Amino acid sequence: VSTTPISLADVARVAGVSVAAASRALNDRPGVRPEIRERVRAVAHEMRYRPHGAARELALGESSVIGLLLPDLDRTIPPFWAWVHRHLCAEAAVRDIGVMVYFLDDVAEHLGDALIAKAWRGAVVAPDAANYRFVRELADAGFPLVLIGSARPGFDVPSVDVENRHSSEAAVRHLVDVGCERIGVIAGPADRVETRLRVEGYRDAMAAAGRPFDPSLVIHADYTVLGSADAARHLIDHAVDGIFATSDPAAIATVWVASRMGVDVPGELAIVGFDGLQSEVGEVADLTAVVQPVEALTREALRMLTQPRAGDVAERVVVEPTLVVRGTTRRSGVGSGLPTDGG
Amino acid sequence: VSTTPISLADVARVAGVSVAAASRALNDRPGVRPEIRERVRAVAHEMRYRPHGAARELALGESSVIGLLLPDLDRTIPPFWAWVHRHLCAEAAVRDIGVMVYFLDDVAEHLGDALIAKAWRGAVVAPDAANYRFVRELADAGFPLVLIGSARPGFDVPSVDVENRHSSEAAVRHLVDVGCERIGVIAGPADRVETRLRVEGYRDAMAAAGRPFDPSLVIHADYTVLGSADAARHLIDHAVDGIFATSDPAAIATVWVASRMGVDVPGELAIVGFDGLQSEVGEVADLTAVVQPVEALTREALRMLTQPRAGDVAERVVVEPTLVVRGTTRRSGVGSGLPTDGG
DNA sequence: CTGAAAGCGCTTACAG
DNA sequence: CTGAAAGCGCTTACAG
Repeated sequence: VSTTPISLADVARVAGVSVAAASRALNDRPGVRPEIRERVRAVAHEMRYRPHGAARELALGESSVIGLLLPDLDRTIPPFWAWVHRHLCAEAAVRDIGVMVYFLDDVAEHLGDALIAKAWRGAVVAPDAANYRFVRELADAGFPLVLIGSARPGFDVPSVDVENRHSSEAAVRHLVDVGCERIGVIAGPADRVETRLRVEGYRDAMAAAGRPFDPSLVIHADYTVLGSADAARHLIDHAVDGIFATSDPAAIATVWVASRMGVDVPGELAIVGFDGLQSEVGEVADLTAVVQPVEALTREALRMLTQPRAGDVAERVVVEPTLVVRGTTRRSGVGSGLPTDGG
Repeated sequence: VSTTPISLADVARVAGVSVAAASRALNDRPGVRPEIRERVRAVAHEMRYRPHGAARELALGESSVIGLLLPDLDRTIPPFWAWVHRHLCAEAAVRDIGVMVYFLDDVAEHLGDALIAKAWRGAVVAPDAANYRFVRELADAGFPLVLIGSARPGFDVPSVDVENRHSSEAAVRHLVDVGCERIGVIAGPADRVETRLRVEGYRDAMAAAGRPFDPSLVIHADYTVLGSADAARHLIDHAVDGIFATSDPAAIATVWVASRMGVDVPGELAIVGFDGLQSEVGEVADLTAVVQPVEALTREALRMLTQPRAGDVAERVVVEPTLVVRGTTRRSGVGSGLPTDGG
């Protein structure tokens, strides 16, 4: 009843070879007679040998753990980040890397500088991280950081982000194409870079369609269902027939509020979301959305972390989302005419 | 631009002391002149010294990482587990322990035995873990495991679980008290232990209220919104006026389906959920629910992991949930008469 | 191909 | 109080 009772030395002794040979055999290093290799492996398996990770890391001088620094939403993981986490874990697992999540508040409160004591190879961070002094210090100290999301001025780390402006334009154009006359937008927090870009996309689409821009139809809300619900109610009260909800929570809230208010979707109100995690009601409601390419986001982030590019300027990668048309905009007899994905 | 460029030796040299003294100074060990201690600390801070975690672990012989083994729901983290994860991280952070999440499928496919190579001190596992051979082998090998959820026969690890039966009975009794005549239940997967217990609680409450038990009002569904929506629709079609939804997804689905079908909640239909994470629509809908005491669950799990109790039989801890009454059962003029929490 | 030895960075008895 | 030394378990030049 103990964690790692048997060491490489034990295996070597039983197999009748040196620890060096045992190490080489187990790690597929050249210079071991096949017969010996097999024997060592058999013994290791038999003895249920598990290498001691810390010792290995120390000898190798390379960590096999990366961090993921997330915002804290009322003691809950925001759905989008849970989604990112899931895919990051999958990508990392393939490379035999583990992912360790820390919530920014916990780190700030409890761990402080001890963070890197964990010997991470680097960390993936959410945009919120830019607000924490200790994260900025990490960046300044040259600790490998990759941001998933829109880069902030003054927080100069490599980043991988989804294309926001044109994809938002396409989303709103889609609403126009399915016949919406009066389109409102539930925008994210006003201080976010991606909020500005998505609203610009909305303006672009409106302009291209020859529609007037009405500022009263752009409502800012935080990234919560509760906060967005008020915005949705407001827009519906102001007689919109199309809503571009620029986040998952906003889309969920819109779908829900419409349902509660007895507004027919997509008949009286068409809805396009952003992010595209089909969680909870979004799934049942069959939500049309600009879907983030999470696999690409996490794959790139991991690549940038493990193979940092040399150079003065932080690498910026932009990946393209996909407009997935589903039930909330599927009006019979109206074609979108867009390069979309039928879902 | 490097991760941990400076070592304890560097700090010691600059401070003009031995590494031993430096180590003692930094770790609050006795036997260091206060003046020296201060000097070392100042130098360490100045030089931005960060201890090398792996080296520390190796020397100490104790890991500061625990694992969390979760089920994989279509590349998404089930909300309840995201919630548990969040609190486990918070509890662990206080003790300077990190939490590493692995998804059972990833481990099974990619990592295999390499898992413990990470030198975890132990792992918290979800009930689904019992289905994986490698987890059972870990348990047999004496690797510290703690299950959050209902213990399964044949998977004999320490566990901490919420009380299921009586709390379910209280939930259904509450529906009776607010005037429900015909109460249905959306039960979880039939092979789950907690499903059986929660359904038994339902039967107990029905019997106590002198109501007949109608098996056709007990519908099993998996723990997804989509799967539960069918169950909710079925029950509403069969004229129930109260639904005990035994999981968050089931509650969300019920609230949603009721809204879509134009059923007034709580007027025509009262709803009680289970788990109690107020995410997404549950929050907006103001859901009454049996709320799991996640802080207690994670605190106990961590305690059991870090201070395993000696003895032959695996420790089993049961914590009490709270029935939180909110909007989906709040009918005017009807008192519940129960020891509840007003939210 | 094989093994003895040094070293990864840290901690802790063990002598001064 | 303080430091030289050994050791945690593993890997990798370095000699045989």
